[in-house]
Amino acid sequence: MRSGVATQTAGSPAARAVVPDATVARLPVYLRALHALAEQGRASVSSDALATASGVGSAKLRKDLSHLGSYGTRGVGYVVAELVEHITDALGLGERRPVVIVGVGNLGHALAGYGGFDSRGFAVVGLFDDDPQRVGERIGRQVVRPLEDLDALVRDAGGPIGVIATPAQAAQQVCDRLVAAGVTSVLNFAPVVLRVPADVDVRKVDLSNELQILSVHAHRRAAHAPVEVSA
Amino acid sequence: MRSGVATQTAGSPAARAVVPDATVARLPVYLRALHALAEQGRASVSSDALATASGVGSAKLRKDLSHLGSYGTRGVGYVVAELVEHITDALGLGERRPVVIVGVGNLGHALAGYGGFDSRGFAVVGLFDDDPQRVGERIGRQVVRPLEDLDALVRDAGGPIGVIATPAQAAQQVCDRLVAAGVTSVLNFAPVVLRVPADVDVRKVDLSNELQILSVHAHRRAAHAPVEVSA
DNA sequence: CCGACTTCGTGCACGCGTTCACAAGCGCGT
DNA sequence: ACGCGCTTGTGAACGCGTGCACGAAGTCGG
Repeated sequence: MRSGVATQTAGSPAARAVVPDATVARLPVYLRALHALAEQGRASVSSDALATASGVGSAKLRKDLSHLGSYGTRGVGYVVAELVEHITDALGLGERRPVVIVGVGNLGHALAGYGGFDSRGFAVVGLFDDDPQRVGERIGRQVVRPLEDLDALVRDAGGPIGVIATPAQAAQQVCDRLVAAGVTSVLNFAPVVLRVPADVDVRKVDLSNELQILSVHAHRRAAHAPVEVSA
Repeated sequence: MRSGVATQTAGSPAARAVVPDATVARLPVYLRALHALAEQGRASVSSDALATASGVGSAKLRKDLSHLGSYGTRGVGYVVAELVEHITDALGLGERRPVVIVGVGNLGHALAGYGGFDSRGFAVVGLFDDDPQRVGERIGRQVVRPLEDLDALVRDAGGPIGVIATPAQAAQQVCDRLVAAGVTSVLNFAPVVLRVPADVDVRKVDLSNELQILSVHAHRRAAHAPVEVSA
């Protein structure tokens, strides 16, 4: 299936020309804050208010929004609904994006049952595991399938995002299989560095890494300032 | 996050004076690669080999390691065991660091059962949930406790790292409670921006955010290069 | 003992991202 | 209609991180 969406949104050609990665990484945060504001009934927001809600500086937020050809009104702020629309568009979430999850262990199970996907523009279209005991299990509105079905479903879904939640030892093999089937975006929870072709995008989430980074800061704090704050 | 206050000349040697945050974020990756090499029986590694295994450039790796003192041998490389020791030390993982997990839903359950903590220098010392039905449940070698016990255990553990795996609506409240009890490092899985005092360090892991970032790249790829070479 | 090879450590330049500060633009009250 | 205040959008300076390229240092073979 060829992507007809390429020229569909011709309304703002220069807008999506270049959006810095650092900005892209913050857009989801803004989007979430905007959704929260929308549910509170707010119709418009100032950059300062939105920045505070997102935990960033107001100048940074304005520059970020300017990168995607922002529609803000001077003297007033941003129209919430409008901004939601533009960010959603910039994120490529105009239509629901399919996701397949491989590995239905502890983490995969949690991911499959996580409600945040559906409400954020994603649709889990497949769960896979190579353990025959797990195949057939029903999680959410999906049934765990054997790895043999992976190729067909990936092609059928038209380039879904692949989520790897397998043990470390199986991750590379699963990744290769996903890539071979046509996946070009991978979210990896396994604690390994995946080797992929240059045209495949991988993001890694490693729980231990995050804890270790926190540990450094905690250690620094403890070393430099022996907790004798107040008595 | 008081990252700007890095100019302290404490009693510690110059080695741990200043380690850039970007470097700190990569140290766990190196450490994992080193552990893998150690298990393969490798006694020493060149920067190039370790860099490849870690998915970074060799120059970057050498510079990173230089920030925590030069412990490499020219013409040979780094002694694996020695480097593991130094990185572990730099990460403040000389002794096992306690972790408490609040929220034992899907994700919290997965985290509590995750074996990666124990093997990486962390010890889960407490699981908490405010759902009476969950209290008393046994996960791994811990039992789920009520939130009332949180203060006492946090003080007893001596400033553990707090992991928040609650629904979004409860996250801020739980965070406040952790901070009040003395926690200064928080790993947040809830999709909210936590408000904390300046001396508390928060890292956020948001599954939806990661997917949305991937979505952008996938969308760009689809828009720019519809790979349809066949006629 | 010496030369050649290997690999670390690092000075330097480049580019990206962040931050400040201000001019331009818009609405509102008078 | 007109100025006044508020907020956006952005130009410019700053700082950090990255990558290159090379000197320094240590090992191995002759």
